[in-house]
Amino acid sequence: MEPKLKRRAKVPQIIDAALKVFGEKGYYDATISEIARKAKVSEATVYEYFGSKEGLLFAIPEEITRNALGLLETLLPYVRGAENRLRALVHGYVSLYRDNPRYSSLVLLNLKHNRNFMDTEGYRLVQRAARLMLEVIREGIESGEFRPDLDPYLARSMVLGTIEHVFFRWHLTDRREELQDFTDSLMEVLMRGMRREPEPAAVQLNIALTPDGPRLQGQP
Amino acid sequence: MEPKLKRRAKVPQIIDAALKVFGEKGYYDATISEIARKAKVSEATVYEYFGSKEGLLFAIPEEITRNALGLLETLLPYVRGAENRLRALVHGYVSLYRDNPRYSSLVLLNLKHNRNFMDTEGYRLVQRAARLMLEVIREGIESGEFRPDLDPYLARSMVLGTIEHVFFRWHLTDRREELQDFTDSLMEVLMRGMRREPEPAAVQLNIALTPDGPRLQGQP
Amino acid sequence: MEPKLKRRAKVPQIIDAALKVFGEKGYYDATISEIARKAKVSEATVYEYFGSKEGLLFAIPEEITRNALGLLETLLPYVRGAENRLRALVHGYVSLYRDNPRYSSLVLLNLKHNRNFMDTEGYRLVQRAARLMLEVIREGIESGEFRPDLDPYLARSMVLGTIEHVFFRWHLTDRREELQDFTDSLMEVLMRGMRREPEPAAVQLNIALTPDGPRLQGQP
Amino acid sequence: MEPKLKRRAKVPQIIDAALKVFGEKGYYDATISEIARKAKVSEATVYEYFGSKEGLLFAIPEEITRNALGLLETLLPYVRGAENRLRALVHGYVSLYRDNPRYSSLVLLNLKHNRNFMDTEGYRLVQRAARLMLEVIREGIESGEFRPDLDPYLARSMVLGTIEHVFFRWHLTDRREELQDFTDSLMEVLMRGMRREPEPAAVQLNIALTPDGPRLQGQP
DNA sequence: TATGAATGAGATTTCATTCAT
DNA sequence: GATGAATGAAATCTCATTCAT
Repeated sequence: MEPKLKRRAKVPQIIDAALKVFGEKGYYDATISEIARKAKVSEATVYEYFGSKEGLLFAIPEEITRNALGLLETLLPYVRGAENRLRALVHGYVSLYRDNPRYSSLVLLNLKHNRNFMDTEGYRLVQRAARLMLEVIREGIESGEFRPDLDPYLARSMVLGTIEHVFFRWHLTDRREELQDFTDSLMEVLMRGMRREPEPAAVQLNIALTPDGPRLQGQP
Repeated sequence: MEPKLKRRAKVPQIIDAALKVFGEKGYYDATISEIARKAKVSEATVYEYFGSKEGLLFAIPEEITRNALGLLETLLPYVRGAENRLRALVHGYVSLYRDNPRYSSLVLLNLKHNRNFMDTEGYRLVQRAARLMLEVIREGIESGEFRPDLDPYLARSMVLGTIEHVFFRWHLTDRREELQDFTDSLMEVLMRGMRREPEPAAVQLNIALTPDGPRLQGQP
Repeated sequence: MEPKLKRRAKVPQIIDAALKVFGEKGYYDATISEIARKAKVSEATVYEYFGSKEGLLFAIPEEITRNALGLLETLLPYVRGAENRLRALVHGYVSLYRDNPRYSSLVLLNLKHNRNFMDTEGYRLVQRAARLMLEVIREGIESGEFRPDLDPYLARSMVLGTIEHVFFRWHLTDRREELQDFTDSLMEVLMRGMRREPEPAAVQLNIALTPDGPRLQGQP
Repeated sequence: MEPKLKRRAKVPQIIDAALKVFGEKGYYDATISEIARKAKVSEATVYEYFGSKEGLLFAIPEEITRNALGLLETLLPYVRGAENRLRALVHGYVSLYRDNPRYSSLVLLNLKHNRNFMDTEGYRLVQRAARLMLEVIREGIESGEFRPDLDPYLARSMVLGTIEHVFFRWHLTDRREELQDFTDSLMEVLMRGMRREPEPAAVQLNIALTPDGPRLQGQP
């Protein structure tokens, strides 16, 4: 039984308990005491590993975000076209938030608003994901897929804001209903709004006069 | 000096101080003591008027939201067309949030996430505004202005989520830059996404064969 | 019942309790809880007045030292001669320490060694008293009362060191015996050591034999 | 590598680290954890050897005092005269404290005031040294070298108090200046104060007028 | 012998809140 | 109506200390 293994063994327990308690009570009303009890360790052990209550809070998003980001960055190079890349990102967020409801609840209800979170490794990962999306949007504009006058920051805010708003409502209503994947509906509206419009549908007429009368072929 | 007048004079003082302190420190790190000091009243007076710290927090949005909502409900009947009505709503939110930065900061960073806020008169007003938007969207769908397969909840989340996301970033970055009115840019993308597409541009050809040869008239 | 009076009323209670508890257990093993219990106030009240445990500790010497110093500075101008002035100072220390045993115990066992005490108003008063003694010694050297090669710092260390050592032993042995005023014994040894020696008492005899008989004139 | 040797190797390491950390932070603010880190052993090892934090503190003076005392007791029989013997003791203290500044700092700032120290082997050694000095003073009184009305306890307090006061100041000011050996200056003042005065140089004149003229006999 | 890991046991400190005046 | 004064009730955090390996 290697000590390093034993050590690592308690971390997930604690993180898990913290996720539950922070999620239920909110960061401020949660107590280390309850988290420790739920994790079946002593309070001192929590401090041994995480240093402080805030340290524990901030430790949570790190791994999850790192994994999700890794997945995205592995996947994205294989996706062609700004629209498809954006869809992949949206899908990534949506499935991450839906498959880890406790985590998304924590992020949306407790973490985002903590100013100290901004000095955190976890926050840097979150930022990297957001920047990834910004770049995809910019690529789309440059490549001509997206409208040239699109404000990329606003576009990103539309994507992220919508996702967060939907999940926020889901959590506020205690997730009574199954949340269906709204990636497609969202992308549908978004892309109609962002896509460069095709050239005004030039109609080409080929008319050949024959003895039988005119023959028309129209192609929109 | 009539007592009623004196009383009335302290409430805005306290609310104002609370807005500042809650905004700077966040709800939990703010103290009644500091608010009272800033409002130049005793702590006990704060309790006299607002009953509790949370009561003070919840008292803040009530008046502001009530006023804003009143304005919208007065204005809206005079606006025709779902798109215009939606634009009016968006503009209402954006200007409310922009002209009252401390208030929007409080709402986005402290109030939204407080579960007890949901049992509040202020929250009911907020909800009413949100429902107003939902109805406008539904009207648009019914009237054929908006796409029939549009999910009105998703659409509303797009509108509100975007607005909140933009303001949230603005506050997080300490509002270093002037925030410009993004109502139009947002509406532009949104409406392209939501508007019912015109009938496939049927091309009608009137062809009259004359001795001189065919004469074509195309009308899109 | 003026509030200011009520307020002041608790301070001596707390100081008194602190003096007892700090004296019995030492600063570190004393607890605010016990002090509060003994003073019949809540722990929070202690913090209301003194801000912190250390603040409470440091508040104690201030008044006592201030009073003692005031007395000395009032008295000293009326005492002539470096030796008498020094004796007055020694007596001042000895009687202060003997008449306030709890205070001297606190100073010698807990306060002196606290490095933070050096940033304190109380410490500055203590310093002022020590500087007073240094000046008296210097005056004595300059006036020729004390030996010219006396190191004033060493002399002061002898005075203060002796006083502190005697009281320290007294406190360590739980003050089993009445401590008698050792001012005179100490001054006796000190002054013999510090006083300028009189000129070697040369006796000069002038004897003139006259018809009337011898006439003696002795000049020391 | 014999275990006994290894063991012996760790004890000085730990003592050394303890001396540093206790000296810098004071006993209470020092932590076993830091000492162990500095000594490059585990905390548990410290407990293996010293049993408790206090045990570690008390272990420090033992060896040093034992050595110093041994030296004094070897040397003293060869020194003649109370004054010289006292001087030897003073010099012993001064050089011990000056050559082991960390040790003297620990003794003066942390050890002396610890009531439990009095139940310690180390304290007994310290006491023995103090008693040695008392005896030398008594011898001096009995032999007529010192004044017969000298209070030997007070005299010892003067010696020890002065030494401690000088070193205390030296440590409080962070030993900014080299401390010079003040043994001689101290002994000078002390001995003048303590030495028995020679018989009052009474000058007795017997003058007999004779026919031959006056006859003078002076006896000092 | 040596230690990594875990914790028991409190102490300080902070505030929201109350109440007599 | 207004407040100065007092406090109840916790919560975070820290270490000395233990023990299985």
